[in-house]
Amino acid sequence: MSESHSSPARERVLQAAEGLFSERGYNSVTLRDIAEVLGMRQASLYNHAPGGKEELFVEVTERGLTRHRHGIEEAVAKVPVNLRAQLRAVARWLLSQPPLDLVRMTRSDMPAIDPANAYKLSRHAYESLLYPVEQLVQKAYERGETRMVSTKLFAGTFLTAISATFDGHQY
Amino acid sequence: MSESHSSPARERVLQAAEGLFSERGYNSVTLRDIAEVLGMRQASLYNHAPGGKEELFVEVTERGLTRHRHGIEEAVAKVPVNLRAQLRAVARWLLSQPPLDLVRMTRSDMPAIDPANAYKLSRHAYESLLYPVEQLVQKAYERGETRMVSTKLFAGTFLTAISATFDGHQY
DNA sequence: GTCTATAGTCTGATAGAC
DNA sequence: GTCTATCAGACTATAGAC
Repeated sequence: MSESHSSPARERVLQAAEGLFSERGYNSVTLRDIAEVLGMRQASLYNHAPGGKEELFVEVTERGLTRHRHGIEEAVAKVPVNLRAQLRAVARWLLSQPPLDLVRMTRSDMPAIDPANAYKLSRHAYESLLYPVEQLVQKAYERGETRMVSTKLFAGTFLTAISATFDGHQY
Repeated sequence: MSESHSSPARERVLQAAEGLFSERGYNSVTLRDIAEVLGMRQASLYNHAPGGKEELFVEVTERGLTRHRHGIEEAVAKVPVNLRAQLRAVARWLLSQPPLDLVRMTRSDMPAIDPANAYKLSRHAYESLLYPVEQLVQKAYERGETRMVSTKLFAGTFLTAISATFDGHQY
């Protein structure tokens, strides 16, 4: 387990790291990139993240996943018990957050880190994102609202599609 | 422009490179990774890809995009003039190919390469993937089949969602 | 066309001054 | 808590033997 008491300075480091990692992925972000955003030198990061790059990545990724879990729960709670309304609420939440790329995480980030960390993060991503969406669909099916078959497939494509509302239109 | 005459050996290199790059992205694949798949040494790759890593990445990415353009055209041509059938055909084609990750390409791969190459590839991706799907939706709208508004948004989320049919279920 | 060897660069991480 | 300095390792790329 890592540092629990967050100084404001440490908090800035975590936010900068999360922004860059979630945008470009583990291998495409260097500690110098993060330090540059903060206007400090790479070595200074070790005061706030003594565990180094991988531990920093794991920590901010877990933080982000936990935040998503709560954000989704609250967003759904504020809305009528209706699949379309619930999915809209989840989409709104996701779009209000730093970009999420489950596909890149699975295919590119996870293979680059320690397998034990990869397992932990994958599991966390399932519990915080995929499972909650699956449950919405499953419950809607039980209410007779939908004829959906594969809740797993739907949750994956839904989350991916939403998070990909595609900033990239500079063609 | 790069080599046009493809020896069988060169073709093996291109296929190995495309497989790895499309799976993990530009920064997460080293020339040693590619060489290892082929059972050769990193330096030997330069016989078949004298331009180095970035030129190799650009070349195989363009090849893949061109192949997608033709694959989509042919898949759509074999199917009734009907949006649902056409999209199903596109989805089938995409799922038969090496994984495509437009989001990772835009956010992670493009910033890592020469801006001129990034522009060229982004443009190519639009012409080969996004535009064709946009056109399908646009034509369907003109036939009165759908009430869709933003064809651009739909094309992006559709392509991303399909390509993300999520191998990653090892939770 | 493959190899070994190596130059030059970048990256993560550590040590120590202030 | 930030800096400079530095190291070891990995990377791309080149040179040259076979």
